[in-house]
Amino acid sequence: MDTSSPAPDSPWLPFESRRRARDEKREAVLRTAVQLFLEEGYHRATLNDVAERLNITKPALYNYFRGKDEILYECWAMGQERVDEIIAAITAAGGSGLDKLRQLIRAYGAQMATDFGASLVRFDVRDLSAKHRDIVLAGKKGIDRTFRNYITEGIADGSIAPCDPKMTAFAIAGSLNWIGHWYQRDGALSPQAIGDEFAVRLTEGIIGPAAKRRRSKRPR
Amino acid sequence: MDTSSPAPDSPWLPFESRRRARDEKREAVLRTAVQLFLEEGYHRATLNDVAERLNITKPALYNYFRGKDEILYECWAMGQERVDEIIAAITAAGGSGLDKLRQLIRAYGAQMATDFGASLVRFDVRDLSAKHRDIVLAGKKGIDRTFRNYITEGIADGSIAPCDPKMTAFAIAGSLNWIGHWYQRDGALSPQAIGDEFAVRLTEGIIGPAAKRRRSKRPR
DNA sequence: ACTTTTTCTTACCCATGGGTAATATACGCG
DNA sequence: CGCGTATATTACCCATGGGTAAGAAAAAGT
Repeated sequence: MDTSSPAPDSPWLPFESRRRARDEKREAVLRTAVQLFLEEGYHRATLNDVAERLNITKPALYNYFRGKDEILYECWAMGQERVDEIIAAITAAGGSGLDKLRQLIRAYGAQMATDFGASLVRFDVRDLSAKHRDIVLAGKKGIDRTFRNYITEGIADGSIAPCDPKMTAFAIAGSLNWIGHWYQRDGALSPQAIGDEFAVRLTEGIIGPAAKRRRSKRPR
Repeated sequence: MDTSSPAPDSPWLPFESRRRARDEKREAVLRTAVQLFLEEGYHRATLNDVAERLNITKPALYNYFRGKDEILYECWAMGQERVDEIIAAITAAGGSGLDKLRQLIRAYGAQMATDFGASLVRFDVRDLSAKHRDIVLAGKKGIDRTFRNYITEGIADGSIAPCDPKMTAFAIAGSLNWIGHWYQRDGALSPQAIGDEFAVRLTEGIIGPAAKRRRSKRPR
C-alpha cells in the first residue's frame, strides 16, 4: 500500500510527500478526535472543539472526512487494526491454548489502556452509519471468537481446565473491556503493567492439568 | 393510573391515593425512560419519544421531573438503591469474606441483567448536573469499596488467597459491569442464572486455604 | 354549583451543532 | 509567471430537541 523508500529525486516526490502530509494530518485529526471523544463523550464533543485543538476551523475537517460519524468510525478502525495485528501475531506464533490466551489478555489489556484501544469499547455503535456499524460489529465478533477459540483449544490440549468457553470468554473480555472505562493516563500503572497484571490474574482460575503439571515445582 | 384497593371512605384516602397515583406515574416514566435510554442511548432518545410511549406529551413530563438529566439521575438512583439494599443485607448476614463476596457477585451480577441495574454502568455521569454527578460517583465508589472490603476480609480470615484487593476488585467488577453491556432480555439466561454462573466462575481462582480445606472432599 | 388545584395539551422559543456554499490562500507545475 | 489544484476560511443554513408560557380539562375541595 505505502510506496515507501522514495528515490531522493524522482519527479513523483512532491506528489508523494504531499500525500504523506495529508495522511499525517488525517491521523492528527483522529488522535485529537479520539482524545476529545473520550474526554467529553462523543455527543458533547463538537467538531468545532476538535478543529480548535488543531488550530483549524470545522470545515477544514471535511477535507479529510465525510462527517462526524466517519471520524468516529476511523478512530475505532485504528484500534481494531492494532488488535487484529495482535491476534494475527499470536495465532502465528502458536503455542498451547493457555499460552495464546495469556498473550491475548496481555496485549489486549494493554491496548484497553490506550486511547484507540479504549475507543473499541467506549464508543457506541449506534452513532455509526448502518454500513460502518456492520463492520464494527463484525470486528467485535471476531475478537470474541478469538477468545473463545483459544479457550477451546486450551481445553483440548489440556492447558485449560474444562469450562464453558462462551461464559469464560465473556468474563475475561469483560474484565479487560472495563479497563477502557476506568483507566486514566495519569494513573500509577502503565498499559503494559495493566496487561501483565490481568494476564496472570484472569488465568489463575482456569489452568488445566497439562499446564499445572509443568509449574508444579513452584506451588503458590 | 388505576386507583386500586381504595379503602372506601377515609377522608385522607383521596389525598393519599392521589399522592400514590402520582408516585406510580413517576415510576412509570422512569421505567419507560430507562428502557428507551438503554435501547437508543441517552442522547438519541428524546423526551418526545418517552412521552409518546406513555401516551402523553412532553411537557407533561415536567410535572414529575425538572428536566431530562434529572430523569437520567433518577433511573440511576433506582438501580443504586437496589444495590445498596443488597449490600446492606449481605453485610448484615455476615459470613466469611469469600461467602460475602460470592453473594455480592451473585446479586450484583443479576442486577446487571436488569434495566435499572444496567443503567448503573451504561449511563454517562457527564450527562448529569454537577450535584447529581457527585452523588453518583460517591455511589460507585461505595460499591467498589464494598468489593475491596469483602476481599480484604476474605484474605484476613483465610477464605480468599492473598492478592491485591484493588486489582482483584477491578477484575471482578469489570466482568460484572460488562454484563450490563451485552445482556439482552431475549437471551437464553435469566438474570439469576447469570449471577449464579459468575459467582462460581469469578471466585474459582482466589479461593484461600481456609475455604479449600472445607470443600476438599469434593474435588473438581 | 362554584372555586381551586392539579394535570396535561397546544403552540411556541431558541441554543446548539452538523453540514454546506462561496471564497480566499498556499503550493506544485509547466 | 500565471494556471490549476488542494486546502483552508468566513459566513451561512436548518433540523433537532430541550425547555417554557398560556390556557384547557379533569379532579378535589367546599
